[in-house]
Amino acid sequence: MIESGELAVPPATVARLPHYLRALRALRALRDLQADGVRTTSSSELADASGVGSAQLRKDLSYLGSFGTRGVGYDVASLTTVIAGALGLEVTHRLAIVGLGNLGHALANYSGYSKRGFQVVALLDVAPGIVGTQAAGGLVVEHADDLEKVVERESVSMAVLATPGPVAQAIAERLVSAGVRDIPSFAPVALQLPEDAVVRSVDVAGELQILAFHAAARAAAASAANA
Amino acid sequence: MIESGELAVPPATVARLPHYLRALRALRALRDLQADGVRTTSSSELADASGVGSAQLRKDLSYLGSFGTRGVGYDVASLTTVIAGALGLEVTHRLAIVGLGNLGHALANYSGYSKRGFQVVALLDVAPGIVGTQAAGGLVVEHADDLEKVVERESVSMAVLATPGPVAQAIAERLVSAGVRDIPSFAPVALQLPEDAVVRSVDVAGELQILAFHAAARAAAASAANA
DNA sequence: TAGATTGTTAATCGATTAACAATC
DNA sequence: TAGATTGTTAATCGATTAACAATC
Repeated sequence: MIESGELAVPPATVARLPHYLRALRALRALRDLQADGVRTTSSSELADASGVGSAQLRKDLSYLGSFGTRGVGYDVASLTTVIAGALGLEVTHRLAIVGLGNLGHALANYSGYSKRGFQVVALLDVAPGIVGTQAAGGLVVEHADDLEKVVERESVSMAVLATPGPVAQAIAERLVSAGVRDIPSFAPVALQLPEDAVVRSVDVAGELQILAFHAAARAAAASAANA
Repeated sequence: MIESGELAVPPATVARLPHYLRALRALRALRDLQADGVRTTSSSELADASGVGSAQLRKDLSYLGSFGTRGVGYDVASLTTVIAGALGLEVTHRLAIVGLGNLGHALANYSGYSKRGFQVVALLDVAPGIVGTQAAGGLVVEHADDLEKVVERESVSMAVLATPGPVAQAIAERLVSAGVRDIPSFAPVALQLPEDAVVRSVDVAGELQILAFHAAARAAAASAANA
């Protein structure tokens, strides 16, 4: 359970809240298009749009409170507000991106941050050819040596790790010392950090390998069927 | 459980195999550097390097078979082979990337595929300014209208979805019809596909929002402590 | 033999699902 | 009132962890 004020929300539920938020926004766009006055949704409609079961959706929402009307459903707009609020998206999170290789650049150029409650306020790297250049949104890439200074100056609250694996651990430690506790990491290493730091690792190569396992399983099943 | 030939491996275990593989390779590099003749590792060393507990590592390995020596540990090289084999990485998986925006480009330019058992064989998009241009590895971007043709010609076995959300569902359906069953998706939608398709969704914005939840929880705890 | 470390068992814990009473 | 749909309970299922016998 993750305690948040009065609330205790299981991690698996927290991980699904963004899906619900996304589905709700899509649903709202749809409702606006249809302009038929319907402003509500049901747990089964929202669950379908989110890719989960309706029982799971209702159970997840129950950890946040009670927002529906029996026999009617949920008001799309107000449920959106509830979930966005639970996710802490009413404040704008100030983001630094560390490491501007392929992926770092793509992340820096992503345009959907502001709509989702985030703002990129700093870019950091060490390569002489990159430091000092202007990247996305007019930000100038600063040297990672100045990490602490930049975190302080820009009130960075989250930092995306997009460095090569070998330097990720050292950078992560400096981030945590500088007060940055929330770290989305694309570096292919298991970071060892103090308990109060929260790391979410995204491993693209790992995802491909998981799919490769399924492909191999399918191949094995097919050849067994042929034998 | 995911049946693979004789094996039945729980999904949670499958998802960790890439971590073990990564840690084993790092360990092997370390061993080569030290050149002290040690060629083994223990479940606790490997677990630490993978960011899991040693009991969990041993349990996970037990689903694949029995590869260690009691009192000694695991041979790094042969355990690497076992896990790579279980993941189906002895065959090269032929990858198409659909959608060459920010993220698609970054994925196309990623250089680590071959080392991990993958090869990018096709790039697809619809934008007139992008189709026909040369991107990573000398590949020419082809039009997504020709998706079925390209899948067939290049024997594509996996396709990375990096398109905008609204077109992802249609593209995914065409991929599955064309015989592509394994789909890593970066599109922010819940894809509705037949059972035999396997989709792994990577949602960067969602990861940030999960961290935002933790930040909000921390803030709530801090203000409670001050009251 | 003594020490180390695996592979497995059994207990615990957490997540999912089905079912339904409450209630609009 | 009848029909619909929530919020919650209880059952099931799966994943994690600790402990230890087996064995090098």
